[in-house]
Amino acid sequence: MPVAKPESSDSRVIAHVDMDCFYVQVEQRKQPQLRGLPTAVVQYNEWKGGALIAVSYEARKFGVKRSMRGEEAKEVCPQVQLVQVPVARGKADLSGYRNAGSEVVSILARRGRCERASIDEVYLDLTDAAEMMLADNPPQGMETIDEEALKSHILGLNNEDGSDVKENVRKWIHRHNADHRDKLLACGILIVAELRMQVLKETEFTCSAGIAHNKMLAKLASGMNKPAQQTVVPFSSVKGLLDTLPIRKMKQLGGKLGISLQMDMGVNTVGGLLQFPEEKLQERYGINTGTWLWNIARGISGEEVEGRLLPKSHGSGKTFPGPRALKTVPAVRVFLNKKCSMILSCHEVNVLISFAIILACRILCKLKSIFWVGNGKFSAAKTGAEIGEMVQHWLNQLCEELSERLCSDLDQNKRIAHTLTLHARAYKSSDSDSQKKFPSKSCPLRYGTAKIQEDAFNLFQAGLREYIGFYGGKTQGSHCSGWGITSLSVSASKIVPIPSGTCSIAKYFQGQSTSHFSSMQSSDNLNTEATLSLPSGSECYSEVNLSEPKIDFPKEESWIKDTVPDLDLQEQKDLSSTLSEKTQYGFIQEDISPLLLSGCLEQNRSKQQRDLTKDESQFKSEYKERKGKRLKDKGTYSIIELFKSYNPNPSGSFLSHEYNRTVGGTDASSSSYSRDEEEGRREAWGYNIDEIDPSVMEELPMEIQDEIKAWMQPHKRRPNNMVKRSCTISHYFSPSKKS
DNA sequence: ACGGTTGCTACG
DNA sequence: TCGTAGCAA
Repeated sequence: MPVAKPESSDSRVIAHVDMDCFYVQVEQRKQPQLRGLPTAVVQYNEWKGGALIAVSYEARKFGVKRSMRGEEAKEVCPQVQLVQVPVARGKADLSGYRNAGSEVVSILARRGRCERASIDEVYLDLTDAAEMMLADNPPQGMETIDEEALKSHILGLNNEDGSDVKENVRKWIHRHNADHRDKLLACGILIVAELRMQVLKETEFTCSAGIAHNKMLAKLASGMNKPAQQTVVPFSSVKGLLDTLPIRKMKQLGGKLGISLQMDMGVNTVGGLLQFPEEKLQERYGINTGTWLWNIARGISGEEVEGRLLPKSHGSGKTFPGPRALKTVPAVRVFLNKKCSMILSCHEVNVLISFAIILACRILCKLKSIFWVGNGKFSAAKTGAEIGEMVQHWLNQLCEELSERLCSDLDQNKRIAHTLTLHARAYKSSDSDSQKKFPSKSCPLRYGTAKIQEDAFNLFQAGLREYIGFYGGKTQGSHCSGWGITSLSVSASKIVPIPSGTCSIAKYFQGQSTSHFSSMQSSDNLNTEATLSLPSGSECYSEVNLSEPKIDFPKEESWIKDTVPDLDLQEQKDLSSTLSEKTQYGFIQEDISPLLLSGCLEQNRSKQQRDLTKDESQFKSEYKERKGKRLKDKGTYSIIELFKSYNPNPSGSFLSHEYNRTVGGTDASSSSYSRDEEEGRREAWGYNIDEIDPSVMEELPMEIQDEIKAWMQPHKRRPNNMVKRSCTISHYFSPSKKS
């Protein structure tokens, strides 16, 4: 899995910066009274007070460790302050930490190429900055060296007892007889010290750093002296470092591969690998891994610092460990009964409403299943539906979070994601092979919370069908009693920047490919089109908050407003989904669509008449016509004009065909409706309270009954689409669906 | 070559 | 632990 790359230069200056117990620092900044106290962040988990995921250095002194339970931590350190990870939508919410990480990145990116390696780590390529410093104002000639820099640890530097450590560092930095590489590292020391001070000043966070000639060594070094210190690996001390370094400490070797090296090869230190010829390692571990191992034994790692300030994907997930698995009837009833009593003892309106929704769903499903069972076909439908209901509830929560994050990304970074993926884990007790994998499924990502929810659930169904079908039998009925879901997650990937002006957009519509597009992430070009119609300055990408210094993004916020002054919000949604659907596999590029989308960007909302009569082919031919016209106009034609004059009926036929193929042959009617069909269904789901079996209703506490009744009122506005969702669910589990 | 899917790894 | 991420096969 690791892969070797040749070292581009052996005198790069690479830094790895790692925040100290990051989540703790974020919480301490929020609650300054916690500063200096032994503190730990726990992920809430009714069980034993949750598990610790970050521990302050004060707490570590008392023996508090990560992966202790809250209770355990209290035992070894009764005064430890436990702070919970925030919870939203019933799950851990890490957005506060993510945002704090972004603050840090935007500071660290100031002096060179910066790669966001995780929520709290970055790599920096400071080669250019160091070379520049060496040319202009080399540390050898400096009179004073920054205090923070003097506190650096320099591996291999002789610190005889009694000698002044700082003085030794000062001497090392000032050395005139050093080779070029060491001089560059000396510059790196100063630059990183400055950056770390900037981070502290602007964010109140401390961090540690490693400075070396490549990423691997920098990463190794950053962890050697924590917290709030930096460590340098001069070229000359690499061998000594690796010779004694336990092999499992090396990144990538902390798992199975490292175990195998110890067990199968008898290697216990990284230097121990030196005894094996490259071919031997390749034989045993494959070409790539073998070469990689051979290289790291010698301190060689050619990996480049990527120049990426933003994550490549977003995900939202939740696990349902053991007894809390989403499973069949009895547990569901227990769950619901518990919730009912919770509701009765809890006056919080939100909770009340959300569980009322669950219950409403359940009743609807129950109605359905009674009906199905009444037809004498699949009594199992009910069971499935109840699991599905739980799955749907959680998927809705997860998708809501994901959608929110996608909107922020679009808003702040002008990026759109193209792929939605669903992962789940399931067990089947009936099978000996109960750990069989629930397959991941993905599909094109459509923006809008409801759409993501719908698509995610369809993906789940596709996966479930495979899971059950494969290892179960022909009928769900005989096999659905012993299975459950132990984790669910949704993620969005293939995130690419959107162009920032009409020119770039125009370029799309001229049939430029997405790959062309994605290649620009590193900021160059796109400028072939810059002359089209906008002032040159606006023709670039940006990651707005986190942009590289050179890139700026004038007036981005106003672009939509300026160009789309009079599309109603809903219209824009319709329009964008239509476009996206029609163009996904067809005649124009899709990437424009989410731009228009969206409750993400506040927009004017004046009304405009729409022409819903045009069908797809009309749209297509007219589009071509206009495209030709626009081309003649050399870009002065606003693409938006094109849309405005024309708003085709968003019949989803094109998409649904393709889509259903993607998710594994779901019946077209279940995954994508035309507008008319959908309206029809909504109508059908305007349940009358009288339709509910009284016995079902009576099961519920009075309060809940009232709540449900309110929900059932036809034409009353439902706060979300949960009820409609349950229609989908019933569809899947309904016997008629299967035939 | 490319995209969907899986497995491994890391970390707060 | 759990919730995220990234990468390589």
